Amino acid sequence: MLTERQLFLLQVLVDDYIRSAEPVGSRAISKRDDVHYSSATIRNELADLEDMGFLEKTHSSSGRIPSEKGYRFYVDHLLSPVMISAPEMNKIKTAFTEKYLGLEKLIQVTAEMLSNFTSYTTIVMGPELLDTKLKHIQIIHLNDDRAVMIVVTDTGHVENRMISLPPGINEQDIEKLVNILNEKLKMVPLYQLNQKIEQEVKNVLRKNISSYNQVMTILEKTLNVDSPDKIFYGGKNNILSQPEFQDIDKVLPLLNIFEKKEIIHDLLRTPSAGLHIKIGKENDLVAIKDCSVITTTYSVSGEHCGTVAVIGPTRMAYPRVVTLMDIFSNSLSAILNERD
Amino acid sequence: MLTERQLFLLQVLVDDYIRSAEPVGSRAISKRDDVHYSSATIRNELADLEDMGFLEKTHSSSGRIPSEKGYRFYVDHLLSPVMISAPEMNKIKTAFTEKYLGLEKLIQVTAEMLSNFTSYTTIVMGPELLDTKLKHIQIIHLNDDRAVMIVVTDTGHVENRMISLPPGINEQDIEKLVNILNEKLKMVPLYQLNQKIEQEVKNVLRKNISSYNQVMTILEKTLNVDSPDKIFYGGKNNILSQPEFQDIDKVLPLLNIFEKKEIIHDLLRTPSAGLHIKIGKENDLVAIKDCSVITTTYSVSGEHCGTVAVIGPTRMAYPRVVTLMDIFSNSLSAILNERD
DNA sequence: ATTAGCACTCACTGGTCTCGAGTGCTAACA
DNA sequence: TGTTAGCACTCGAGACCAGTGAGTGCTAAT
Repeated sequence: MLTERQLFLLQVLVDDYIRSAEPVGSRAISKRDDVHYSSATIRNELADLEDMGFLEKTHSSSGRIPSEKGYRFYVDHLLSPVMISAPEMNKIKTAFTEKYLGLEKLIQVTAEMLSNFTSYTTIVMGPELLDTKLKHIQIIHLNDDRAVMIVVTDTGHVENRMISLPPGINEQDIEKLVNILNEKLKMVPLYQLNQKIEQEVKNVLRKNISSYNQVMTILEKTLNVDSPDKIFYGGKNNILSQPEFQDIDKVLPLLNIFEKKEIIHDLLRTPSAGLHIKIGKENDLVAIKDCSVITTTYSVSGEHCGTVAVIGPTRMAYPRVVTLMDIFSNSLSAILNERD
Repeated sequence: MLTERQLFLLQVLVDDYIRSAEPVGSRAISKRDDVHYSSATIRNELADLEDMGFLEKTHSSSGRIPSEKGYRFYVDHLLSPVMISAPEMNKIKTAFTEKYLGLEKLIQVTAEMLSNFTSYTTIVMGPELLDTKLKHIQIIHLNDDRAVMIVVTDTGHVENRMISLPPGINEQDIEKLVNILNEKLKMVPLYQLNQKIEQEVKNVLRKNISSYNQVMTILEKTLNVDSPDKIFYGGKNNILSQPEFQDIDKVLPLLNIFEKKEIIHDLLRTPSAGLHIKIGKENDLVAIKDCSVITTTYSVSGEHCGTVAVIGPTRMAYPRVVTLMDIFSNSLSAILNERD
């Protein structure tokens, strides 16, 4: 459908625009060393590409910029791999040899590095907890009516929640409760917790514990692992240095959704594992209609998945970002899977 | 030194400027119902106030705005208390009756509410951990060489850290270790931990534990509670709606320091308990030379202190913010102290 | 099929003008 | 002596206008 030359020119133009953020004119293209057509020829081709919807003009006599359709075509068909320089590669490797960072610290560092390397904003969503297994439960008394409940998973994730104890609860009951819970629930995947409690724990508790009703209330409240995944940001403000975000009104909606975990959570929900690119209005959110979001997944213990995302202007350095994200998500998966 | 009338006009002018963010002219003041002087008279007075350094002009024929010295004088001598409307007051009260939120959640909610009420940005620094006491230590095995160490304080704060176990470490040794630690360190204030380990724990461990050296290394690494206090933000982007921050170049340095915990930590360090106001360049940071920072402290269990801060433009609604901060910090202290 | 040439478009820049809000100063006034 | 009316002056903001230059589309020549 597109001629070789059109493909070539489209790629050249997008590359140039990504680099310069300025509309690209026919003459600028014709002056490149690797281009041997006159500006007039290129003008004709660009006009055709515009007719087909791949390019746009900002005003009637301006150079061209890629349309969303143009970007789409570019990432689908023209994405050429890019070299990551040796020193950069080394930096990444050494960072990922720090094997004994905590899970969260590791993710945080990943987010920050990726952001530095791309100069866009990165968001990393912690691994879905649902599939992880319960390792240990503990209740620690603070005073008469307050305690803290701690849940540890097999991936080393620690959740804690404050609970209030029913007045006059039996001290031993708590101890019993903890023992029973640990016995019955050890290595149960978190998403099965409620079910398991219903099936196996309830009866045992009823038999053994005097303040049964109160205890159940606590349990249901606390073990209800609806905890939205933790979200880690890298270079939240990097994106503000991009020329398309010099206007505060463009920026505010963007920064505001960064603060809303649920929205981010939805935004990064990917249909499947692997790399996904959403360009401009392909994202449902108006706030990011001028942004592209690239997501990819990583795995822990071969299963539970988390998401790495980079968000930048639609004029994003797709080749470099895609390459980097591959490297980062693989490195992250690698180091996390080593652990088991 | 200043006449009654000058005091009055200064107050009126600052109030007006705080409200409108526009330079205030003599005529605008003279038209107010509570002012009975002609614009000419007021011009003379304003000229005098400018000579004394309390006011400034943006250009030779503009109205006046307060100088930093003017704001300083205003907050020191002219701050009149302000009414918080009944419905607002109710909102605050009901929010602070949620007694059984976790410590962190409670602080987070406080930060967000205060930010909503002021429409500036709030930062709340968690209570200093130093003075809190250790309640419980636990080490939970994840697999051969990894474990997670959990430390719970008497305030219900939970810290956890991933640790790597020396290969082939004795399982029983760990159990012994935990027991010894809990026995010896229970209710020891965190800041004394290292000292206490040195004095009392080391010897016991040496006697009882075979892989003494490795264990000590872990301990020193893990219990080194240098953990900078957690920082909670409310309405990070609220400040961007202020007219003085329409320029992205003004905003970026500000947003960037928000991401640097150490800097924020330094910024909020207050010389003493109670309320402090730092105006513009009184803050050492250039990034916030056009901002004012109001800090106040709250207490947990009557002792360990945390900090509440509001950061906004120098043209801040000081009376309202000060009043609100009093209410919030008191409410926070109240609910936290109830707990013991 | 390609390209040179040319007329045309449009954003951007810098200069000039006007308008209006505000000041400082002087002189008149209570 | 403190207050006020009046007036000339200043300056920023906005409107208007031409000139410039980068870019286009189209046509005719190669």
